Amino acid sequence: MPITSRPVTLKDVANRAEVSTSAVSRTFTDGASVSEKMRRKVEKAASDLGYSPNALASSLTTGRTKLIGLVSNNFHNPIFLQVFDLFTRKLQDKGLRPLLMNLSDEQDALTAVRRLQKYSVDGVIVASSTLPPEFSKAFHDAGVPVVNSFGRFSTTPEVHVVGVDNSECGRMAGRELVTRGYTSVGFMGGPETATSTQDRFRGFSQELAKHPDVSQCHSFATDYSFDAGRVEMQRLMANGPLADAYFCGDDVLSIGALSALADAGLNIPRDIGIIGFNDMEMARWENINLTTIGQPIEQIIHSSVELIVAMLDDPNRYPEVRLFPCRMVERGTLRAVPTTET
Amino acid sequence: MPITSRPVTLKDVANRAEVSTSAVSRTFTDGASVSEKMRRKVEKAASDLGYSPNALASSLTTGRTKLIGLVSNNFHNPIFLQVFDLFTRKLQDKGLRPLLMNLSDEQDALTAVRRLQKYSVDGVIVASSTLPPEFSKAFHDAGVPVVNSFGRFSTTPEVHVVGVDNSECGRMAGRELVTRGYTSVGFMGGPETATSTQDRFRGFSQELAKHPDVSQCHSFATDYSFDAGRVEMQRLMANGPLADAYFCGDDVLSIGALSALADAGLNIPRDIGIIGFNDMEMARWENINLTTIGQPIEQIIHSSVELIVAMLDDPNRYPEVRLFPCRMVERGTLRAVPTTET
DNA sequence: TTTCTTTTTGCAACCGGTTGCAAAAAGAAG
DNA sequence: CTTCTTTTTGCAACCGGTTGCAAAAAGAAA
Repeated sequence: MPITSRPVTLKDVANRAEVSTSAVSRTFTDGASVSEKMRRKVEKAASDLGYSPNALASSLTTGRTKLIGLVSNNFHNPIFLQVFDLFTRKLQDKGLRPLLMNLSDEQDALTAVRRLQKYSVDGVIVASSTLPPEFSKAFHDAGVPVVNSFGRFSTTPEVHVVGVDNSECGRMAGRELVTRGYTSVGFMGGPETATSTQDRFRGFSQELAKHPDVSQCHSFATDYSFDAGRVEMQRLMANGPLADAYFCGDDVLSIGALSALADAGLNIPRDIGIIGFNDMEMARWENINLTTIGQPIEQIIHSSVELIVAMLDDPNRYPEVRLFPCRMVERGTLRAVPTTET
Repeated sequence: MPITSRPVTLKDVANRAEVSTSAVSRTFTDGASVSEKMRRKVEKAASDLGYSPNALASSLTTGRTKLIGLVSNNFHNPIFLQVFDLFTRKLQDKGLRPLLMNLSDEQDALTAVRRLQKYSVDGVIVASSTLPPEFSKAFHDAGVPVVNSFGRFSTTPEVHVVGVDNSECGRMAGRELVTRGYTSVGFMGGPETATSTQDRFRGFSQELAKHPDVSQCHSFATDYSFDAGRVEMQRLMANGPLADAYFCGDDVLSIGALSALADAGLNIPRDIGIIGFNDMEMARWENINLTTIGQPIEQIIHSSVELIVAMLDDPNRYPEVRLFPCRMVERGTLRAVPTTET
């Protein structure tokens, strides 16, 4: 039973192979000039000793750590399981390691920047649909490459943004409800401070404004969670007549709302229509079966990782916005499109 | 607009304060001997320059990185949202940073060890109820402090284990079903290779063996997921008469099973009883309302972090098993306890 | 004020690698 | 076999800090 022995260093390998430390270092650096004979000698010694280069030590001279800060504050939304799974895999595939930062107890941007800078992360991915653009900008200003995934885009971006056009999604939802013949519709958003809620609401509202015959109302839940959706829908029911259909700012909110409606004995979609957003895994569970608008999560994440990798090579890369289209996912919580009489 | 300027180093501060580098270093090391006057001088210079020590550089000499590897392969189970949230918070509170490792594309233990060792993590938390104990042991053997959370415990542990006694949980489920008067019960597990499934099954089966009047059967889903649960329940229905009640190895499996049963027009709990495991957030959603056995996740995680912190001070700490009791969470998917006739 | 203790400070080596530079070795050309 | 060119190798400085040790400064005792 080997007592925690000192890890093998470059020097140990150099001694055993009877070569200089530079030779060993070069063998493990691709693109460096080493003869075949030398390489074999070093590799033999290294594998005899079980040597593996210390990433931290090398990062000290190269200035590269291959550490990517992954910061988020959405740890309560089930969609983030997929998000984390994909991010960690794609980063791993590129030889990068995610350093996780949980911002749920909302610290301010500067603290976050400091904390990650201490570890000299090569870049940061801000994965959040609620944090304002200024947050990502703080990293940018500190000279840390940053990509804001699922964030609000700007037509004059200062940092890379990858995601969807949330106001277009709002319009899409509005259009869908109108098409289905609803005449009184509501928007039930997440927290009013979340950029995604604001944008979806704006789009929804704009679209509805084109149809003066359809009345609209809106309200906001305290956060993106089942409970918040449920509570908000209960409040709406207590406060007077409901709209015919609601666009909820997130699936998990929709599911909460559905549960409140079911408790009240209402039938979905007969009495009330609900359309969600995200198309998270649970939306297609048969006992939920939620009609929703899906965003292409995998593509967004793939693209985000690609972008951060590109930034490593060129930190001053011109900022860019990458938008992906959302798509309707029809399931069982909206009534059918009325057939036109002939 | 400041062009990505070279970060401020210890030396810069030393120059500006006109003191030695050691003085600066000591000011930022607690427990070091520095006079008040010196400290003020250094702190002034540091804040003028916006200096913050480079964690990686210091780790080179101190041998401590404050990086904790967080490895898991359960990225598809919603329970892991809570798990990640809690781990990241509690680690952050202790001044530690989680380095995430996704093992979903099951790599072998040695690769995982190597990868994390490259970053000189101070310790590793293996958070998984499916990986075998040998996995955690690989870290231990490599001299890396490790805690296996949610893992299988042994009475002769070689590594720290924090979690629940899964076979006791199985017994608890069995006892509950018997108490409720079910006379034909089934176990529907996760993947047969998962230690948690094996243990829960063993306990369940042992308990039922005490009641020869109750018949038992068992089967395994391909993984811990909604789809797997649904598919498995459909298979059971197709293959002949169902048992009266099922203990599912995980909530998400239960929910899949419930959906299959609902589709078949069966009423829960009138026709079939279901009891799950984990008490994940969704289990209490009103449209699911699953009776289940809950494990005290927060306590487990709190204790795991405490333990890894203790290991940092004493890497050879004697291995220990910490078990927490599970508890029944009664909701709506089991029939009532039969009232005894008087 | 002098002498002895205790505290504070700086020097310099070190942590585990990388890399520019020049010397050494190998290969090509004459 | 020379001479010139190209490749391979080692030396030594450096990355950004930490720390043992001894010298310097400050404080206490006489």
